[in-house]
Amino acid sequence: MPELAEVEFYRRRWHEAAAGQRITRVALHPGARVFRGTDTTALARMITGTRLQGSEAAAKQMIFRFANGAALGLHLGMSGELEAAAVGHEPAKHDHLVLYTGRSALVFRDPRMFGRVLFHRGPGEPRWWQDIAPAILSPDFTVAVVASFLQRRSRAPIKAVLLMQERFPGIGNWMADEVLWRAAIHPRRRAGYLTPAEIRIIHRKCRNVCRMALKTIAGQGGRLPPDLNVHIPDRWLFNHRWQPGGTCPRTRRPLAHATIGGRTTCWSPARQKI
DNA sequence: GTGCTTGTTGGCCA
DNA sequence: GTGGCCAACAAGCA
Repeated sequence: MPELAEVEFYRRRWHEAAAGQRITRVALHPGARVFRGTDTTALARMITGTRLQGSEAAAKQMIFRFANGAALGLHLGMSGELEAAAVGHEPAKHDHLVLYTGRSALVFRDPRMFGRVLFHRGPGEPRWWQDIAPAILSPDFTVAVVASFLQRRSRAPIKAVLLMQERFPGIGNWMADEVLWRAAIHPRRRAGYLTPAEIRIIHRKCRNVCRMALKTIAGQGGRLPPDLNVHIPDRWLFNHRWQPGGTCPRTRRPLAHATIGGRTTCWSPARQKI
């Protein structure tokens, strides 16, 4: 599930439940795949007893910073989620990491374990945080930057290129389809053969979709929507893409599905021509 | 049982 | 070396 805006949604959940709170206990299963490459002993030792100071989200990653300089990195993979549960929460089967404070339990849950828990201690920013590409909503995400990237990936379908985190950080499968649908560009088009006008549209729609997804899904004014699946307007492709016999909200014509760039892709043939 | 799944990585090949 | 494709990772769901 988690792409840019869902990641921000989950970050706020933990943040609102525990910012400023002291972590009294850490529960984790060291052998879980989400900890691959991470020193769980150091993680548990450093985080226990310190306060959660702040947090940020970038692309599909989050960083939680603690008063003693420790930093916890989370990636939700395909099926990860964060929950703020009651203090008495007992870790369930897929609750790989739980941070307890005096008033809540911060749960990292991930059945498929494609997600990841990272840890950093020391001066400077962790590598896994520093290396994230400049955000799509930052000034660094320019038409020129997009154009040169598309040129370099000229033979790949545009759908596959939009999924590349090195240039489109935070875009996932549904956001990529949403961008192309709004841009009226067929997902199978080769990235290097789009016109300058089409590249400008892709650039603009990337920013639009990110902005709207953050506003709608991550919540406004610091207030969180109760869950992730409500509040998505019906004029988005999102609400129609998996419905059997789903139709394009703009043309009212049937949607099409196929594997493009290795991922299930949905588009509106009446609107997005090859 | 079968065949899917909103992510990422590493290996293979041109 | 670069770019493109795909299997693998693991578990749940219809």
